[in-house]
Amino acid sequence: MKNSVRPVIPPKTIYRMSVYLRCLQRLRSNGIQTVSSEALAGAAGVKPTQLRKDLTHFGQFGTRGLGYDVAQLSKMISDLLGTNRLQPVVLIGVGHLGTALLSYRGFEEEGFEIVAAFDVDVDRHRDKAKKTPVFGMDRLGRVIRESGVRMAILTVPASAAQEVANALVEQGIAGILNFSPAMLSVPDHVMVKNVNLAIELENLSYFLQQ
Amino acid sequence: MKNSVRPVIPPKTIYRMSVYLRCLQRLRSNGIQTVSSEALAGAAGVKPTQLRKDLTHFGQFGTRGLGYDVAQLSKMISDLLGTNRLQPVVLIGVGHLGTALLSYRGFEEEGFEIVAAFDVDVDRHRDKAKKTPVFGMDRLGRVIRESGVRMAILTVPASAAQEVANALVEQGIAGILNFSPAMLSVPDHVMVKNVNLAIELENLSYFLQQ
DNA sequence: AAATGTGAAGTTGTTCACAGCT
DNA sequence: AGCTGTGAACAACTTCACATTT
Repeated sequence: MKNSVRPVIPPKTIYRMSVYLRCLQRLRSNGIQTVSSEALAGAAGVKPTQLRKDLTHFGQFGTRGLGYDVAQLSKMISDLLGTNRLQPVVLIGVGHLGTALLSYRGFEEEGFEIVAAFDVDVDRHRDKAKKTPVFGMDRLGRVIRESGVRMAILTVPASAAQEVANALVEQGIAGILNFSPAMLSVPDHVMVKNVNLAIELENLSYFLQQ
Repeated sequence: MKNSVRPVIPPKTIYRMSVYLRCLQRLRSNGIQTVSSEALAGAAGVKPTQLRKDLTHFGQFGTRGLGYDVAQLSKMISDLLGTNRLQPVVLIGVGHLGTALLSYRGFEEEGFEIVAAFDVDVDRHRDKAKKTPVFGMDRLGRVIRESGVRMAILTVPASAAQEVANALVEQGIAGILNFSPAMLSVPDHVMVKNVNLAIELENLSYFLQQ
């Protein structure tokens, strides 16, 4: 017997909700108030029925004969994704990629704030006067606990990735955005998203070969 | 009537082939010569049957009762993905992220070489003596044609993304790794892979909420 | 005995077709 | 008339179960 759970949403639907949100934000900044599933789906690169099906997982938001209210739908999605409030994140590994992500404006615009960075070498890449503090790995646990951070961006070399992941999990991190080429093994309650740039290029490469 | 085509391989299979290849490379550098589907699948984070099914798309490579030859399987996959030869790539947009990717060692290790970078401002971020030349956008067509590049990494702001994509397509680029938050519209024969860091974080954020 | 290769079954995700509002 | 919401059909992908090979 199942007890009442909030219905399980397909991960792909969640991904597309983020895409829809960006399209809606652009529509809104262009002063558009109402949008049809056809127009919004077009902007997001999906079929209209897919968009409507995705939305039904969360309720009914449209007006038949008219379409969707841009502002209302934006609000629904950002509530859903938790983007309405600023979310703290930590970053581990202040190498090339880590440094780039620290200077990347995109995160803040989308509701994420990198509150602290960590590296084995505290003085690494500190050339520019950056506001994000860089700590040694020994302070990891303390900072995470005190700031209540739940997500980490992992930009350490593959050789260090699993070890750092273990430390993160131990300190209560529940989500890891993993840029290292290593496959992490973590407990079930921890979620890992892998972003592997070399694999993405390899994939492109395959499909171009034909 | 269909004329004989090479069988269409599921995109997800191709993605996993890249993952398998990395696992095999690690096994090989550890001196391991033979691996079972169970062990390799474990390292790649998939089920053994999935691995075996993936491989059957390309042929039979294992020995029953024994497993797979690590070197042979590595070779098969890198031939397949086109990673056996060095692939030239161009990068457009030498901002924070673009600069980071230019300094990122990972690509070369995986068989990709960024042969040239482009930006509206040629002198941007040229502080360190980097070997990759940075050109103005006016040289885009010429460099692409002369170097025979087929893939581009796009790290320009969203506002410029579509315009640059159009130029790339016009110059014969067939694959784009798009880091900008913009959804690109391109002809059917051009393949776009989106890597949107904010969306990945948003996704994590949703699944942590429960 | 051990492990692969694969048809069949199962599961998940997408699209269709149309009923139902406004 | 126009456009959403949704059950049903369809397609894609994953897992199972087991025959097959070394």
